[in-house]
Amino acid sequence: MPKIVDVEQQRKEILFKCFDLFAEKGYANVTTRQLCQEIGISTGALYHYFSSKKILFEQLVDEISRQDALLLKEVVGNTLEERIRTLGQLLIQHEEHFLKQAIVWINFYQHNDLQEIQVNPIFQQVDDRYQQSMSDLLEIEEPKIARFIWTLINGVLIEQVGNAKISFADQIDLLTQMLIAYFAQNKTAIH
Amino acid sequence: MPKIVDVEQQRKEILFKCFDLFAEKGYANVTTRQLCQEIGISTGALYHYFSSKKILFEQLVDEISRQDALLLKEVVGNTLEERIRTLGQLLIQHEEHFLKQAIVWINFYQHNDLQEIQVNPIFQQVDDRYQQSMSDLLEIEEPKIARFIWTLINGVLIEQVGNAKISFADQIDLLTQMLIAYFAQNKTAIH
Amino acid sequence: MPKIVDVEQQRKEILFKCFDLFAEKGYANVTTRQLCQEIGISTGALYHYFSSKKILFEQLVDEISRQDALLLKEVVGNTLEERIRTLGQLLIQHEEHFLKQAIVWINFYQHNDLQEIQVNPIFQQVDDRYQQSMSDLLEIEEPKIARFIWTLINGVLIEQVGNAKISFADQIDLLTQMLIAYFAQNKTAIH
Amino acid sequence: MPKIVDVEQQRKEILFKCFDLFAEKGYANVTTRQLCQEIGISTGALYHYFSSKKILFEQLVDEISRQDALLLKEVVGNTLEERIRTLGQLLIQHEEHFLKQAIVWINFYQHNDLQEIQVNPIFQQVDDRYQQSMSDLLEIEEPKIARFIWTLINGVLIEQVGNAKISFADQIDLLTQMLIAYFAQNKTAIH
DNA sequence: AATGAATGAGGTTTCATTCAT
DNA sequence: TATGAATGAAACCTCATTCAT
Repeated sequence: MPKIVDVEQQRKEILFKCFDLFAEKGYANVTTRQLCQEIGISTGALYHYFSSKKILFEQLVDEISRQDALLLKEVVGNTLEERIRTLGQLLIQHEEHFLKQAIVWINFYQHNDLQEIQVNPIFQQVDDRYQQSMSDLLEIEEPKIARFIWTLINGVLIEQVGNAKISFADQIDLLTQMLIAYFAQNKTAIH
Repeated sequence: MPKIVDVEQQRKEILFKCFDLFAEKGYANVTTRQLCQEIGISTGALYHYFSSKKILFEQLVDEISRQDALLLKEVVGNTLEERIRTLGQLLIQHEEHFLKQAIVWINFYQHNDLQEIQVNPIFQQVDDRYQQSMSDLLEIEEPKIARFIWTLINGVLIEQVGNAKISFADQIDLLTQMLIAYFAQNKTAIH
Repeated sequence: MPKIVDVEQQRKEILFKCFDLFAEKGYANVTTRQLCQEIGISTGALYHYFSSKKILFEQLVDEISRQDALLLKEVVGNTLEERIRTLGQLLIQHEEHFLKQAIVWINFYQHNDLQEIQVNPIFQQVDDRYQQSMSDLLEIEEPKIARFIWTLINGVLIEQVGNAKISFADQIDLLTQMLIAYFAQNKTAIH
Repeated sequence: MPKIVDVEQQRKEILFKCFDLFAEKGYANVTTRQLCQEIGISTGALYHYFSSKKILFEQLVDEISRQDALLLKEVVGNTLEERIRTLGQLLIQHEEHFLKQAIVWINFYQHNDLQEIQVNPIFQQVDDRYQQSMSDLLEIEEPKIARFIWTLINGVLIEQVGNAKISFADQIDLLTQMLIAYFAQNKTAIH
């Protein structure tokens, strides 16, 4: 028998440690050596789990999006307005996490050639997962609207990344109000 | 004496050619060699005009933001609603340009260490310029709101980058409606 | 006690599977991991049987040369000419095997530092074995001649490796004729 | 104007220095770092001239084969027998060079996947060049025969590489005799 | 005897930048 | 001014081998 290691567990732990590093410095600015050093494994071990830095990164994005989907499931509420407010609170509560997610997501855009990204199945899958989460939690059937809301949230997140002029909470509050105002005027879109 | 004009002219032409390249492939994925080859100058010449790739990039972002400020000045209208609609039309009309601007802006985020960016004077300056443009054209005095709108626009732009699931025009339309709904409910913010 | 047989058996089976792999891709282009995967054993097991990739390789070359010696013993004939023709037929009959042997032999040359190979006892032993085979089967006492013939055969084999411009059979036929012509003129060398 | 360098000249000088190194240690056993150090250039410079180690190697093989073709042009003689003897003398005279060529040629076989080599245009070109040289200098019209002779010569060269049991001169002498004996019996093949 | 996760030195290659001309 | 050959640190990755289990 080999060394007793829960491979899947180890894989995820590496991923989570990378999440922090990539979010802090950016994918391109973290070398595999640094990665290994900070994680506390050898380069060989890293490549034992992930066949390339790029693959590791894709699996990271995938993993995080799954986590996010679970997190977002916590949003509940009887009315759309309530659910929007709860979503806002959730985002603020997990500000750090969602900020990191946004950075990593942007890194993902950047690293792949922009033509390449559109045919990347991981990208599509993750992208759909976020849209689905929004549809589910807000109970919005119109996919355009669900996607649009996630677009706006991402905009706010990205704005925060390099920029502390307005607090995240303030921007999310504004967004919440705006969404509520919009849906108040467009009852047909509401369930 | 007249040479100075040529130098400045040449500098800007290089910048504009780089704009396209960076927008297409991303800052990190374009080497100086490629850059020079596409532009049609030698590496030596490039370094004559710009002391480093990073400096070139910063000047590019600066230059584009100045252009954008001019473009955005074209937005006029008697009421806030009218101005918002005109802004939407302007963005759709210059879709390609604003998309490229968004990509380059994201590249800027990415390239700099995230701590570093907050102390980068060019970044601050450009960032303020966009906020100012929004304040001016929409005639919104509350800087938070002005900045917030630009944040949302950037969110929509970035969403478009690697992703053609909803057309830019559709997303901008939604944003326009949302903003109008919001301001209709918050008259105090309007002039 | 009976285990010893199994071990030896297993050792040889590994060797034969490696023969195919090395012949197909070349020693340097097959990693131990690939080797183990194709063979269906773990790296640990491989290192249980062979203390290094190099040792495995040497033992492979040794094993194959023993096999070849047995194969070549089948050549018989009353006259030198007859024996030469029979040798030619044997080579053509076992074309694939001898081709693989030639590739592996070349790999052996390549892998060792060229100075190192001359002091490698396995190399010397195998080399002598082929020479001896030629001496025996053709009943040529002059070692120079025996060795020379094997040299030419190897030349033909190697030529075949990456190159299908002339069929192996054609080249062996030519060689056969040439040898017969030569010995017809040099009766003293014949028995 | 750039540093004044005869690029083509420099390219060839690098190639010739590599020839010695590869012949001495084998392609796989020379690292690019070693290569650069021995040549006296930086890794960057090497990659300025050759886009990869493999490409460098292919161009080396190509260049050497061109050289060889020129060398082999020196063989002249009124009869086929005379030309064969002169060829033998030339080979012995340039023993070191042809040995190195043989090593490099074998390295070339080894480095490429064996399937790959058959579609490598450089390989085909070089291969044909040697065959053409043999056709030309011996004035043999039958391509099979010309190729076959080069095959045998290569066999002798390769035998020499790791193996000093018979001198090169002796083996070449034997080959010369054998060829003469063969052609004496097959007048139709002679011009 | 067997497993396969882990090691880490070292390989090839890249690329912003410099500098002789 | 302009050229492009040259630099070299550092990037990603490989792979024979080890060793805890």
